[in-house]
Amino acid sequence: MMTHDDNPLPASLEELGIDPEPAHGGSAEDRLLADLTEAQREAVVFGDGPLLVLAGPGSGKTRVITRRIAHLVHRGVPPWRICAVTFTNKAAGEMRARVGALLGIAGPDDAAPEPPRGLIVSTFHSLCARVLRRHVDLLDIPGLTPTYAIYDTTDQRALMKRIIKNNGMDTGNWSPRNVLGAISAAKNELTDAASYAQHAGEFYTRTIAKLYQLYERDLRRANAVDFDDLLMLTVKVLSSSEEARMSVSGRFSHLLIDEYQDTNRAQFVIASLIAQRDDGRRPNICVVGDPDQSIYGWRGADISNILEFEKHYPGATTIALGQSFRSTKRIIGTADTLIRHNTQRRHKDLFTERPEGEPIAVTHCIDERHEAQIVGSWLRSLREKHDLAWGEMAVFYRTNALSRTLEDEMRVTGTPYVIARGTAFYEREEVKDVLAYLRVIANPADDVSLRRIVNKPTRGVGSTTIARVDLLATQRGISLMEGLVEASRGVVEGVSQRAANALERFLTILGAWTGEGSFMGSDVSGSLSELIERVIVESGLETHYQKLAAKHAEAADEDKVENLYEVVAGAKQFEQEYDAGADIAQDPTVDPDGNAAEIPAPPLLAMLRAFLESVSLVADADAVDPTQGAVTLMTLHAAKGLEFPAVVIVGMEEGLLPHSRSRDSISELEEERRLLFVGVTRAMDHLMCTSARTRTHHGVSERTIRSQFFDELPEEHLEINDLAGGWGSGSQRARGWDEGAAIDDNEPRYVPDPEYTSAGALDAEGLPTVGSRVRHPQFGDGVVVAVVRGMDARAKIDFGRVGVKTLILRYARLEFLG
DNA sequence: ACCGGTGCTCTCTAT
DNA sequence: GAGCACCGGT
Repeated sequence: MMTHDDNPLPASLEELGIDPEPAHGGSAEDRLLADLTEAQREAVVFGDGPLLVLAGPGSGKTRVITRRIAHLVHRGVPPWRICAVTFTNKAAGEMRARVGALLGIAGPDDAAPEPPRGLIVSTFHSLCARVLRRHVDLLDIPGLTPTYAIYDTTDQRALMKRIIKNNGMDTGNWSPRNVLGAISAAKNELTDAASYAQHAGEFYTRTIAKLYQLYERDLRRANAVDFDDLLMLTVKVLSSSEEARMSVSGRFSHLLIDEYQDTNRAQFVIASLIAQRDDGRRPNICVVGDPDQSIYGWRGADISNILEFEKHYPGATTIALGQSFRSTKRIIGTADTLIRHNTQRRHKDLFTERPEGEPIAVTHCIDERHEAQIVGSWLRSLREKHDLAWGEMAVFYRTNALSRTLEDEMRVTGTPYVIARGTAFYEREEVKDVLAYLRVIANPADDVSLRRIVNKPTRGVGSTTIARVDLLATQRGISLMEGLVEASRGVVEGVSQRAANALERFLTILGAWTGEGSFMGSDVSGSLSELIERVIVESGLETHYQKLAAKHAEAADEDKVENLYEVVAGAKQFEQEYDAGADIAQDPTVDPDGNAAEIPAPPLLAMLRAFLESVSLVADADAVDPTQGAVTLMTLHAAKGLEFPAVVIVGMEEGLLPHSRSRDSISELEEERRLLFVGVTRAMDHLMCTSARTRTHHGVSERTIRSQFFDELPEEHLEINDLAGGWGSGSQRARGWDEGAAIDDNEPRYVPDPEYTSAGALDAEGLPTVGSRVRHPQFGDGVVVAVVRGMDARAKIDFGRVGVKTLILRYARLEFLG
């Protein structure tokens, strides 16, 4: 058995390129420990065995992990035996950079210091993608090969939709979304299709079981895996193959996991399998997290992983970090008061030695546009009064839909902003098109991608032709691509000669890119970015989108052509990083002596695969970059792990935060509370929380009730501004709210937009304004509660005792009273 | 086969 | 307010 104790300890620090006694004062070890608190130091120097670090917000969690890694290396643990796992690529990148800085290994020229070679800092998903890529053949799943594609949510839905339809089922009754949700939950619990079917009793579960099995069958036919498979199949391969497990757990002697409170069952098992030791000693697993920041229960995260760590790893040491170095006393006090309302929780004292700070600005606004104005002017005032840079401010919201109004406000006022939606670029139509071509090149079995591109741009292969070929392929049990090859020869019944010719041309183009099946064979020269350029031009996508732009003359269409070339630019950058040996350094399958296994010069196909994989695993939070000098807009979920001097949390209303979907479960309500806790504790110095009295939701302007969480914040730390005219939920502290602090005269007040809320009963479009009174010949007098705009504009009207009616304005005989 | 218009439905969070 | 299915014209 190979364990690190059996290995000759390598490499003096000098050999590793690490200077053990740097010039600037003290030994390297002293320097690693110098500015740490007692508890932090304890966690950093802790020796062997399982370690749980319960780290409150801002308690120096990342610092502890990075110092601990550096300390391990100084203790003589070879860097390639250390594996650190995070949740986002950005967190992984930062951790790598910080370890590099601590160990002082200079990068090329002026580049940032690089971490020692062989040290793995990765996300769960990319670690699994690599392990799986390497060992997938050991699973012996027909159809699944190392060239597999990773299907994202959109791909999954497209596939599931077809499955449901082909089964003669109704996609309304059985929405792909819900079915996939059930399957995802099962996979997170490590329940595969076969065992799901075994335990399926009722009609509903039996149906899901059936769809699950068909879905798996089609995924394998397409040589594809979904996100959940990355984890579940890694568990499978690691637990079924000793060879696979040893390549990972035999290699690593130390495993560190960040944000452990957000791990699900699959991730828990993967961690155990990696940490497992074969010499009877306790595993060196160090997990860091905060149960109060567990916000991914809905995607299977199991808070008991962290709460019961000591049970899973007997004899584990626990260290609690409660001191915040981030937030002011008032912010910490507010967060603490809030989170104490959770009943299912392990309490830990939060405290800080930072100054008292400013009160939390609580502002109740009239509607979402007003709210956006208030937020905008608050941010501007911080810039003027406190000299904060745009990049030091962030606005958080519960749902992505809330960003629109904020964006409008930022644009109108010329405030630079970025939206932390890293995946947004790859979700654009034209970008998905290019990627679909690339995916088909890398994996011709990829059904979903092939369907997307076979007739885009249109080349005379319509839905009838595809349906014929699909039927043939299903009958013969071959892939759609193979079916297309048949059809192109003009021998498939029901496929016209015309369509066959079109297919022939399509396949010829594909063949030119792939070197006619030799697959990026030696005669296909060129780089990845050159390949992508060829694809954009030769596929006809460029011309297609150019024509579109010319036709519509809209900015959005102009951008599409540019976006195509953005993919090329992205690939160029990827090439450079890839060439820098990043892939080898990250490959966890380097042999246990730390010599990177001989890896041949990366052929184009391998690079393409790696590129597509990296694109698939981009996270929203990865897009956050404070140095851009712009206000960051993002969801509360994406905010996890970040900090900003100034933070605004908008949309604090019942149904939004806490979200309506959490209404009937205490544990879900408590997760909403933790979500707000995460938001509040991102703030270092300035914090604002807002609500709007009416909000447009699903195109309907509706009255809201302010969030119950307002009542759970400590009044003494708040500065309340009720700009919504004494609006309250009618509960708890209504009087207190109404007397809220006077409006600051410097604060621009809400200026009613005549087009939006005229003083009268109708707005410029002739639609009634919310709150205006109406008279109906039959129902009597009522108040407009909501308005639906559009072709057949409707209004929800409360007629008191008669109840709330929705009327189509075109037909309703209404008198508007103002 | 393709394209545009219309009307219906359903809206959370993410790797 | 967006995505999608359906339909009718070219």
